[in-house]
Amino acid sequence: MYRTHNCNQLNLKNKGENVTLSGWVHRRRDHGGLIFIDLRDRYGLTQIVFDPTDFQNAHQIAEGVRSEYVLKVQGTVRSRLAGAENKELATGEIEILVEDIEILNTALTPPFEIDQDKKVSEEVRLSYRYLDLRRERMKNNILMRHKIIKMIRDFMVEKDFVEVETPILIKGTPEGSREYLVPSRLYTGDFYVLPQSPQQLKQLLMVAGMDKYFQIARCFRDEDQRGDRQPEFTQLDVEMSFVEQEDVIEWTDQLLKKIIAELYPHKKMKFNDFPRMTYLEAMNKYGSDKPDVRFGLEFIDVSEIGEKSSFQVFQKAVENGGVIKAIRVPNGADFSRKDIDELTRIATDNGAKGLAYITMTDEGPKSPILKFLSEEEIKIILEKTKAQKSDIIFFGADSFQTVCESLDKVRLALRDKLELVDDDELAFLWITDFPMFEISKETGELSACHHPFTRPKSEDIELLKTNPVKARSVAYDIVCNGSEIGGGSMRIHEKELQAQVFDALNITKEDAEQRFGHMLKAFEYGAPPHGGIAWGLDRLVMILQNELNIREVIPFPKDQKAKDLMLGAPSPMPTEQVEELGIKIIEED
RNA sequence: GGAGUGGUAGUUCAGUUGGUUAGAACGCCUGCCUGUCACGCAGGAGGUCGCGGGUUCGAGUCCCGUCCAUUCCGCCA
Repeated sequence: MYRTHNCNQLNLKNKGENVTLSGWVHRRRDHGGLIFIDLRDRYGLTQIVFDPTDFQNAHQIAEGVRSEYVLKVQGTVRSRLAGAENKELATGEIEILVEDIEILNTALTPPFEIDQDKKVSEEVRLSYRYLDLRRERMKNNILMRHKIIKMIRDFMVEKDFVEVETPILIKGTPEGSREYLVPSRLYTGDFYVLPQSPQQLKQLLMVAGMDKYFQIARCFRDEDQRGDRQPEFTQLDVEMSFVEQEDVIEWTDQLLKKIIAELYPHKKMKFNDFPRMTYLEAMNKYGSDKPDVRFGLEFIDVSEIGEKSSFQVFQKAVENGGVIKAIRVPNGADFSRKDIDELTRIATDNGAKGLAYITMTDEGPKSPILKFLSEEEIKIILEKTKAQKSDIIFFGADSFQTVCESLDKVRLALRDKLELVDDDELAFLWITDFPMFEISKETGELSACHHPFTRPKSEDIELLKTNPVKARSVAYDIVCNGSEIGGGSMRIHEKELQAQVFDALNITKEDAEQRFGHMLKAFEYGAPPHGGIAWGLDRLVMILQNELNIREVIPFPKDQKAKDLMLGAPSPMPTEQVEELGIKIIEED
């Protein structure tokens, strides 16, 4: 038998018991006579003591023990000496006087210190991920991830959802993100793709009458990485029949609140009821469809001063159909030249031509642009922004899109600079009424914002023909602290409406048939009204664990270049195996 | 594909104007130490300064190229 207890289990109640523990050597303190070892397993730490006076043999073996050796020890639980208790440990009141020790395995000196939470480069950590995962922080992240997923499963089952596994080898649809291709051996030249999400399959499950479906689904996207993006990631994928947007939102709110209340009771909720905001409202107030609403600094529209302004920047922006927006920063008047330069750089890096500002000094407003503004204009600005003494007001004047993109980044920079947010506060909100379509920057063509099965708002169906860019969809995102953690929509279940959307997207009948034929066919056999949502689970766990990088909550992630440093994937394959697939490798110069 | 930052001991970093034998902390090894818990004390080992080229009497330091890591932009329905 390897153990009678784990390393987090024993306390004064076990005093006098003879126990066996197994685990890793976390730390070793050799006093020449006594040797103390903190023995570690997944559950915790227990101090074991080797005393040469009574157990010379065990003590002698312990002298040769090193960090991360795997031990089995047998001995007696005893209370620690008065004053020598360790209040940090669950087992801090006791220790094991070891009578017998067995070295189950030795260990090389690890490339980094497992018992310390010190900075180590990601390259080293990922190469030795199995050691990195021994560290407290990573272990915690993985365990909390497990608890969250467990809670989700329990909740879903209780609410009558059915967990269904959808296939990983599916059919490619040239739409959306780049897919991972899997060559077919039996049909050389043809490919499966890995799912970017089980979107189509879950809709087909609704046609199948599954009514309420969920899956902890692995998804794949062959795009470049980011701090919050991995080539494979996990979604909580959900689809429901005979529901409306309200039903999905209500259910999501319940589950999120349960997770926070039960697993993160120390976190503060900014809103007990998650507020709703339309896409347009979010863009107008925050310049973003995933605003961080833990702090203010909302945009204030002052476009009305533009038309007749003698300040060309303002005048031109409005004349060209753009907007002027202001951010008032309370007590920002003491920003240094360097501060303002930095913010200006952030604005210009994100498309703005500059960052005009007015500081509210004791002598009144002061600014390089003041001389261009009439008294009337200044009055309007001060009134609209409710400017107070010692504030600073920043301006963005350009096209709506440019103002949104640049001032959004300025606003977030102000958040970090002024430390306006609390890491343990969570501000969830819903963004609704997303546009149906967007105009591609590359091709100038209309494309679906979400996916082509997204349902338009019924009052906007007419717009599909007349002015599709203005059409809104029944699509919604759940946002937390400036991150999109989930998104979904009501879907189209009627053939005619689907045809109208394809028309708007300029997808011909033949095209639609070739790409989505299986969906269209299925929808003709009595598709129920349905809709759903998908949560980015990794991202949610990341936020809840106060991590800044999604890799910290994924046990075996890929690096920035989509490599697995530990396994060494991707890797070349034997020529025969590649040729069998009808594939020839073209060497690049 | 583009931009920024970085690459020096096992790890995290410092390294002045280009100048003697490239340093620190932690880790590692040896010895001492019977109440520590980031134990302590003494000693020691450990370096192709990412790689290639150039400038120079002399390069970790300057220049050019290249590779790698990371962050951001593009991309991510």
